[in-house]
Amino acid sequence: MSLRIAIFDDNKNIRESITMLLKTVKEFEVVGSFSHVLDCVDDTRECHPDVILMDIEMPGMTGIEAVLKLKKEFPHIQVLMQTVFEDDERVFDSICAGASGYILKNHLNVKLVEAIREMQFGGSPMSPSIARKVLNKMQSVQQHIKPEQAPEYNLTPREKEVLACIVEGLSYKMIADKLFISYETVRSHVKKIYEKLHVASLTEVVAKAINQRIV
Amino acid sequence: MSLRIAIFDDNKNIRESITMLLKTVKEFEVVGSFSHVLDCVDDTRECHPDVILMDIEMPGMTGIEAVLKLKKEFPHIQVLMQTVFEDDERVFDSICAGASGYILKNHLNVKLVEAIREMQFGGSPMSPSIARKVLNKMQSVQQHIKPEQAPEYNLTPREKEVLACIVEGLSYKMIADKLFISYETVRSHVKKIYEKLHVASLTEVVAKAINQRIV
DNA sequence: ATATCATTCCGCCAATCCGGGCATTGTTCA
DNA sequence: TGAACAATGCCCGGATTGGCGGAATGATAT
Repeated sequence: MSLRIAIFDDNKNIRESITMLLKTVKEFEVVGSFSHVLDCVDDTRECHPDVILMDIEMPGMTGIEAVLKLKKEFPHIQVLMQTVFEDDERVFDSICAGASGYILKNHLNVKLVEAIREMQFGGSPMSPSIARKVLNKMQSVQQHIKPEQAPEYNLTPREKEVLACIVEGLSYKMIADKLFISYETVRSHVKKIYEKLHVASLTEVVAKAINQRIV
Repeated sequence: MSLRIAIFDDNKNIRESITMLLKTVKEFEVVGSFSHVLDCVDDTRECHPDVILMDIEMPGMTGIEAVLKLKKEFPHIQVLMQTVFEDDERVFDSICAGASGYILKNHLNVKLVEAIREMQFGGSPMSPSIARKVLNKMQSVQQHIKPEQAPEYNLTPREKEVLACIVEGLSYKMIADKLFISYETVRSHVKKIYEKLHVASLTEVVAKAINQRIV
């Protein structure tokens, strides 16, 4: 079975040379080639590609916005970003928009076919410098998220349930109804939670629970 | 100039076969080969490698902890993780620990030399499935960070102050003291906050404030 | 100059929460 | 076979919050 590929790039020469290149691979089929992304969703619906090659710099709408729209409409399609730029913003925005790969144009001829194959088999081809950027970003982002590693409060399952209800904003009475226990029992659990979290009011519980993701 | 490489892997056969493989490349030099990471910092200090190949599964200390220690001590050294596992936890933990690359062992022979070279030139070699995981993670993480653009509640400055106090867990009385206003005034502000946030209890206020970063 | 709104303040009553203590049942583990 | 603990339940009294309404000041805007 052949792999259907669509190309979005405002540079005609590039589109043609990519098409040439892809034609040398017999299981690849170029089913669309567009100079702008203004109608990308419609274009894509018509030629229903499996893979889209997307240039970042294009008139009217940027490739990043296009990816966002396309992935929303066709989540199964794999999008490979191609660009001459490698500034962090664009790279991360593309990734967040849903791109499955990101290669620099100077690697294009050499790596393109390989990259497409890799994507096809569940990979995410990235030019080396891009990959490095991504890893670095991951490291810094995680550091902001993780350090909140729960100091471990030894809450029992039931206590966690009650806690969850509290965070939702339920009153003791409502929690009692929801969990099919008495009001007093809820109170007992809450008292335990107070002890374990070293707090003394519902608001502190909620703040602590959310900030430390005990939720 | 040659590239100095150290290997950490509890499997002797693997260490030897990797060493063999690397010897076929003339600019590579294996300067250390260790079966455990208990003394990894000392070992590394002695053989001062440019690149470290690190197995994840090892007795005593996991490769992930080792990376953490090593990068703290020798931030310039590039660490390439090698593993048979590709469960998300380990992958992300390794990355956060400071690994510069992550390849699966079944790709080892074929890709190892290439991966080391890639790292040397500022890349971050990853096996395709790993790269995909990383991108997916980036996407989900960013989504949790970005979309929190406040739905805008038109809180006045004073109301925000009060809100901040509430989130800290202060009672009305404490807030009154802190802001040098009366208890009743605090209550008035809180009432307004309730209206504007469409909630009806302090716990909901705290939850909403934190989750939507109005704090 | 009139309206709007932020900020400050007051009172009342009902609802809810907090802190203390105590009791029962069942499970788990040493 | 006790000890420890989770889970359930109850009572009291005092503290705090929630919902209702009202009001004065000053700034800003129309």
